[in-house]
Amino acid sequence: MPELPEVETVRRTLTGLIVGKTIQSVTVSLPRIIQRPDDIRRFEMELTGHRIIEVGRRGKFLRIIMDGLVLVSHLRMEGRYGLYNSNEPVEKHTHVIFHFTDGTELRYKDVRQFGTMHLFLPGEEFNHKPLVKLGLEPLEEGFTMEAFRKAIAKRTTKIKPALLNQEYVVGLGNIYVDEALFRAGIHPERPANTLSDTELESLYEAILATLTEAVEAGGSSIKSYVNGQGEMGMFQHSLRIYGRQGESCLNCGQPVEKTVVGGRGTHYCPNCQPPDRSMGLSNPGLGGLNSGKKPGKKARSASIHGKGNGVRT
DNA sequence: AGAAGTTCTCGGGCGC
DNA sequence: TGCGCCCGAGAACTTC
Repeated sequence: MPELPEVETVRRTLTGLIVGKTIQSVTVSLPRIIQRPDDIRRFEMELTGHRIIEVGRRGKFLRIIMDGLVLVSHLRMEGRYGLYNSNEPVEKHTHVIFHFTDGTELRYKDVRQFGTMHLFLPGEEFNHKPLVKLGLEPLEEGFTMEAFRKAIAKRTTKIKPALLNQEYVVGLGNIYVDEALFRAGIHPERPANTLSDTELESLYEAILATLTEAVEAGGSSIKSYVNGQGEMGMFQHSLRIYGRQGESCLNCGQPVEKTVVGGRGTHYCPNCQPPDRSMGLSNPGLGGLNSGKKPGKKARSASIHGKGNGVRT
């Protein structure tokens, strides 16, 4: 279900709902969710008595920070958290319940049962799976054009799977990759190492803009996603390419296509995102689509001129 | 029927 | 040759 903007929205909501509460007990009804420790009983007992200090995020992972423990939680496709009173009926697909001392409880629901939870001592989580190999955090200081280029530019894989790979840049999933590639005017099947400097720069800006706008809108509610208070995100109304197959491209009017790239449903405009670069250069470009929102925070590196226009082929 | 917003694991291919 | 890296395919599960 969630990509960075949705997880960030859940993080913010959860912060207001559970920080300060103390866990009285924990009930796990689907053991496979708990990846660490191995023993479910131990998981339940370890958490007992701990107080929630803060809710953090690393990529698409939530970090529920307690006094002396950190719970790393991934929602995968359909995981959801919600705060309830203990007397409310437990809904179907509820797999983990954190009972608090004040009579409320945090419930984790997950229809497809893909979600995971790992328990660590504070700080320890960054040195182990699943966080240890994660790449650049796109809305933080370290995400510079140069760092992005280093992570992506040499890959021989197609650009879409490269962007989905959380070891390079975290937080992008199927929706926002399609959106960013559309904004940058880049075909999803272009080998990453064939992108020009100009294209890498457009892509960098597009990622930043897309994620920033989506976080401000509270994420996208495509199917079942709601934040921890049952509220829907709003960014689905701002999607420019995802889910628009058959409709006209907002930039050129040609029909939007849908194919499969790297095993994922992929939306793109064949005209605005041509499969080879020589065509792309003759295209007016999507500059207009790129603007319109406040740029991120840190200074974007240089600008888009000179080089990069040098065509070869 | 086939796909759905994710990630992990495995095996093949390539280069040193 | 052997090892390591990189990449692509398939699997995990339920619902519509």
